[in-house]
Amino acid sequence: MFNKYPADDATRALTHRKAPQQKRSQMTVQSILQATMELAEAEGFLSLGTRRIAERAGISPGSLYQYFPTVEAILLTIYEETASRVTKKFRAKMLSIMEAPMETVGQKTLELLLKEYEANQLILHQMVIERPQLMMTPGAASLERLFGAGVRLYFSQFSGLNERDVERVSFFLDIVVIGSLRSYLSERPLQLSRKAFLDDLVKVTVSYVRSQNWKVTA
Amino acid sequence: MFNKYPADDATRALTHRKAPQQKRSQMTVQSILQATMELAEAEGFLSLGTRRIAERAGISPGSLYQYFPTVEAILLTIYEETASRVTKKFRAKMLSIMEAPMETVGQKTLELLLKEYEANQLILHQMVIERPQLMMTPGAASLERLFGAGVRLYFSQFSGLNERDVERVSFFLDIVVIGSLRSYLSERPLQLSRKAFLDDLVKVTVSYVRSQNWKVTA
Amino acid sequence: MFNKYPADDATRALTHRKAPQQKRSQMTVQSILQATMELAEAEGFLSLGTRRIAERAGISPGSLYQYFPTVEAILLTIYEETASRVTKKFRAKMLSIMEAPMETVGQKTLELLLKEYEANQLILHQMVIERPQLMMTPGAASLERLFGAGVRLYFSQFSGLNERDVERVSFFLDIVVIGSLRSYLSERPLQLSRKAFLDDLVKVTVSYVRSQNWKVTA
Amino acid sequence: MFNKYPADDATRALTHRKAPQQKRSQMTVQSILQATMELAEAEGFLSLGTRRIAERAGISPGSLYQYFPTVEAILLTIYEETASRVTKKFRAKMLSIMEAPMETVGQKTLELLLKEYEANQLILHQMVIERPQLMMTPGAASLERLFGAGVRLYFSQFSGLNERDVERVSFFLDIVVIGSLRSYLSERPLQLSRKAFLDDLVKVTVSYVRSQNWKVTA
DNA sequence: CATGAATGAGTTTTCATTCAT
DNA sequence: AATGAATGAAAACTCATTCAT
Repeated sequence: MFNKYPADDATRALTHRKAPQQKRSQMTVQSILQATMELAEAEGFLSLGTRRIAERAGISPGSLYQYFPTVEAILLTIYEETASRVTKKFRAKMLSIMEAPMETVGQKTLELLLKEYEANQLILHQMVIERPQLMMTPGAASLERLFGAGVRLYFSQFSGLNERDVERVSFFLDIVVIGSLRSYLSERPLQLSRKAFLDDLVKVTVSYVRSQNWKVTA
Repeated sequence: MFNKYPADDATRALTHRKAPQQKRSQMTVQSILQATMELAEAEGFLSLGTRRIAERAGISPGSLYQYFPTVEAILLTIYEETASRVTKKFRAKMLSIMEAPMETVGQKTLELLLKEYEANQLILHQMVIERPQLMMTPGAASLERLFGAGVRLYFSQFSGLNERDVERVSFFLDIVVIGSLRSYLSERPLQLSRKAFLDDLVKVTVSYVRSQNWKVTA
Repeated sequence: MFNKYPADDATRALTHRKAPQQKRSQMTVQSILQATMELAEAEGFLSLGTRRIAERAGISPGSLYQYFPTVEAILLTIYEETASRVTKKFRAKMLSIMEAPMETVGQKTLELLLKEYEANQLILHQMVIERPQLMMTPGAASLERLFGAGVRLYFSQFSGLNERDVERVSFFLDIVVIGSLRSYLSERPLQLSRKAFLDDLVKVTVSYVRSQNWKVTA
Repeated sequence: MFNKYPADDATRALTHRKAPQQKRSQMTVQSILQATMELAEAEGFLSLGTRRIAERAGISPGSLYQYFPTVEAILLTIYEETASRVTKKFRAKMLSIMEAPMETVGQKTLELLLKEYEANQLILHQMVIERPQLMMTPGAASLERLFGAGVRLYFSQFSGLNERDVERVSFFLDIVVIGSLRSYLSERPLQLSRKAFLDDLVKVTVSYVRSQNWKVTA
């Protein structure tokens, strides 16, 4: 797919080959991950290759293959770590302010999401764009539906809600929010300040929810 | 970036090498474009290569290079054609219903946009996802800001509007709408019907504009 | 099998990739075949590799792959050519002297066989020893049962013979003769002159046939 | 030859590096030999490698190198053990029936030989086919001339024989018998039963000897 | 103009072997 | 003695690109 002479995807697990057992090998794995990110930062994810990564990491090609069978596997490892960290943060934030007014909830969660996307732009944004197939790997703990999950979590504190409505709304918001975030990060238009974008996105999502006219009881 | 041994990007324009002036040449170019799309349909845009395209088009590698210096150039040609067609349609539609109520305008234009994205999914969606760098080519008449342009066009019929406000709103809507469309096409969630998605997107955009509380005069 | 990173045998035909159409490419193919034999002569068939063959042939690796997908394919081409030539010669010889006394027939055919094995020792003997898998390729027109076929041909001129007996005798002779030839060529014992070996082999085979006490009618 | 980066053959004896003197070491060596045979049984001798052998034997690569410098060394050890066992058996058998009629001697010794070749097919046949160079190692106590040695032993009980004739006959029989056995094991033709093959081989060899018309005195 | 043979740098991947721990 | 991490040379193979015919 991405690589020219890719290993047979079926026979090759996209994960570690063997778990590093000694200190030295832990360092090797770290150096691989770091070298990968450095290269990606400099020239994107499409031209990454095992040889260059190994070279940059200061190890031999053979060493790299002791731990990762594929460039894919390295990227997946990197992505999953970041994704799960962000997911946890997001969940925690949502749980901690769920009882605040909806405006506040929307504002805080979107703020967090945007901040994390910005802080991990290379991984969460660029990597996803340049290596879309990666996210389709079964088991890739994607962030795609993170916001929707948050919405569902939020509404779970109320009763009297039609479950299908909640589903529909969550999906719609997920699509709009994640899509907008992506577009925004891709373009970073000068005419639209970060604050303006965020405020309007909050406004739009909150007013969308309000427009559902749900009768809820805490 | 995409190719392994790409020609020096600086010295190589990403366009036709020479404009085909004879009938035979025109046919050759057509066969190249078609072969490219057929291959892309079958196996995506990432594995495309000059050799295979030439083979499928029934010409020799050397011939292909008479018309296109690069796979990118072929893809760009294909994209631009579609993009400009859709842009024209969109402009025409907007002009034809600009005077209708805002709900109608939003509904019709978004409907058209979604329909075109669906009809040209391979080019407008898949190609953009798998070859994101393509769109960054200077001069690529992207669709990215098509909706924003429509919004600006719409508001140009009113006077008394602050220009910067219009810019801000246009950009925001562009980002939300295009991002949402992309997300929707990527995911095609079962829980959210096409109609529901479209209706809600109209609702959200229109109510966003209304919330600006603009005093306008026709 | 032999190579370290062999192509998937199933998906890769062991034959020419494309038929050379121009004079130049005919020469290329010839240079590949010749370079292969030169290398094999110098260092055996086990260490052959595409890179070294190409280098010796004075062409690029890529060129080699235009005509042969594998070292195997090259060897097979070489073997088949020689095998079919020898087979033809042997058949012709047998047909031309079938009516002579059995001693003469045995002597002449074994003489021919030994001569050909000696003349093409590298291909018919060494290659078969070092690359035994090659002969198992379906369609490899092996010489393995050449002598047996000759025996059958010889007896076909008589009637009154039990077919199964003929089969048994042919197989036995094939095994003994081919096996002995191989052993002889492998060892080339000084204590046993070429002439002595040949004479005794004739004697043994003829007397084996005579001992069957077959009543035959021409 | 076989290995990619073989140690310099001159500086590296193809034997044990050090003789295992402790119990644990003995067990390690045994586990190496066994692991090698298991792998060979499963996938032949060509794809054997130190790493995989070590892994299967449950030891580290480094440990393997304490006992064997090379895969060849392991194979040679295995071969020699079997070869010397068979040689001993064969000698013993020959000595025990030397005085019986020649038909009996031929029948019994060939029977034994075939049986041993069948019982140790993997080592005596397959290994020799797939790793022919092994047998050329100086000092490899090959079975190649086992039958000839037996013939010489047999005739040593008679006097009045021309020594060079005995040599010639022994060599010839060696070549025919070993060659035939190999061919037979390679092909295992359905048209020729084991018994038929053996009987005819006895017949042929005995009658060959008889045809020498030697005047012998016990 | 078109052809297709040739190029060759560059990729992924393996595995015998060493050596610090 | 044993371990296992690291090595690095070499293999197979591809494909954008050129150029003589």
